[in-house]
Amino acid sequence: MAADLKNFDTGAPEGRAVSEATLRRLPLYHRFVKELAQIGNLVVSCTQIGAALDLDSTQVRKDIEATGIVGRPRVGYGVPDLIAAIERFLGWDNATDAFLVGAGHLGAALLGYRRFEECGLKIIAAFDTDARKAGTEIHGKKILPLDKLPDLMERMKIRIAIIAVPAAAAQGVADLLVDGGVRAVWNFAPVRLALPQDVIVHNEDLYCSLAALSQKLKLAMQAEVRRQQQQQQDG
Amino acid sequence: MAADLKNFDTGAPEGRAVSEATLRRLPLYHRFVKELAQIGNLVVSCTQIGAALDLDSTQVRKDIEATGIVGRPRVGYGVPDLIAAIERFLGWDNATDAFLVGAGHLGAALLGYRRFEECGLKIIAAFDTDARKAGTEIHGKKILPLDKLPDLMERMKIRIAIIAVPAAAAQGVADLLVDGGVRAVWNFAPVRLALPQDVIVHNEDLYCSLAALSQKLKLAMQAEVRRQQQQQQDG
DNA sequence: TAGATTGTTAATCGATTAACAATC
DNA sequence: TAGATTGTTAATCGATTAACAATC
Repeated sequence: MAADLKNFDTGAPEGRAVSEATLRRLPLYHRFVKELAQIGNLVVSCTQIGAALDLDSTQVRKDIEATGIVGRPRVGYGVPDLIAAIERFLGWDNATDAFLVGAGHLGAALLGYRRFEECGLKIIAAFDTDARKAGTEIHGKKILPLDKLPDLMERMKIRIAIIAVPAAAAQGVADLLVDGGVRAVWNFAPVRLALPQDVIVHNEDLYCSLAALSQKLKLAMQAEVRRQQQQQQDG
Repeated sequence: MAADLKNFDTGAPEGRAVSEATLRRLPLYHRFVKELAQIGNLVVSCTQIGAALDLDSTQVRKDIEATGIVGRPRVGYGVPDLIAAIERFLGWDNATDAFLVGAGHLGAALLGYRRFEECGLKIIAAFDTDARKAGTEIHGKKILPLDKLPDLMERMKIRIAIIAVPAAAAQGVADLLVDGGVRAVWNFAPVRLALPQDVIVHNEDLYCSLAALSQKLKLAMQAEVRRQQQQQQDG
């Protein structure tokens, strides 16, 4: 059991907790710097990253600092070093096996994100209650009946799971996953799951995202109306 | 043109900008309170909402305050009033017609979110470059060839669009949408789009979300290893 | 009335931004 | 050297949390 976990212990000191905002920006830097690597750039500065992503360069530097990498004044960071540092910090340097539950359109879409494997997430199988789907494959990944999940989870020591089932089914799936010893859940169902405190959850609730967009659009439209009314008065 | 926009101008004073965090929590309250409405509850307090969603009741109150609703001490808020206040504040009270671009698995999944219409977003058509998809329907929504988008967008005065195409195609689609006069873009492609400043963008970048989950899992695993090593020393 | 809850103001906390020294 | 950039410390800003008066 301890041997099974040892590859998580890099011995490195970069285990500090860091703000969610920083964690969400690091993949942007990672992506941009990987593009630089492809065109052969060897170094990159925070100024450059900030300009490319329309972010303050000080913020970029603070974020990058969190990965523990040390740069060189006047030069910047080595491109391969920075890529490695971000990957190591995020835990993307060795992929964790994951199960996906729910092989509908959303589940199928998630199976199609090939880069997930480069980002520490290796989906090795998907599950669905629909017996007709069992045995088929999507994007080269096997779809299995849900009742095989408990046994397989135990045997394969799965620690991370993605829930892509309808809202009404999500809690039941979550319970199954908890029984199987899940440690982290990426939940795409629009419900708040009841889970033990030590299980990490990340909710991808599109209604919450939509709210932000909706309100901003509403404000913009109201402002536009006011502008037009002003013009009518003036004209 | 002005007449076309007038339903956005409610005349109400609830046009204040509010933090993204608040905007993302309001849909949770909305969902919970709608459930209460269904079982016939007439009033609800922040304490109750906070307990149900595992949030601080003061925070719930502050968020709800932003909607402009006035509650009654000792009682709480009227359930229908609160639902209406949240919907009005978010602009969910009258749905905006939207186009979806990209009818792959992800696009199909998004067409299946029936509740979007109750949340101010009415997807009226989807577009795809794949000629074989044109003319078909997914979840009752027509799939049209992408080259029809500019004309239709103009004619239907579409202001909001969802991008669900591969990363490489996203900027091209975005340009097309901007030409068509788009005001808000919900971008599911993992790229940062170059858009005019006055176009509202909301990026649903799963790699950014994954980073947060990955790092938390990594930290939890490291902590577990340390615990086990400690136990071995002790034992 | 007593007590729960809202509304509002103040305190705390943390993230972002600014300033500046160190370095190559 | 001059100047750009990192590393680090301080200032600012805003969100969360706490405190408390008002109210029914």
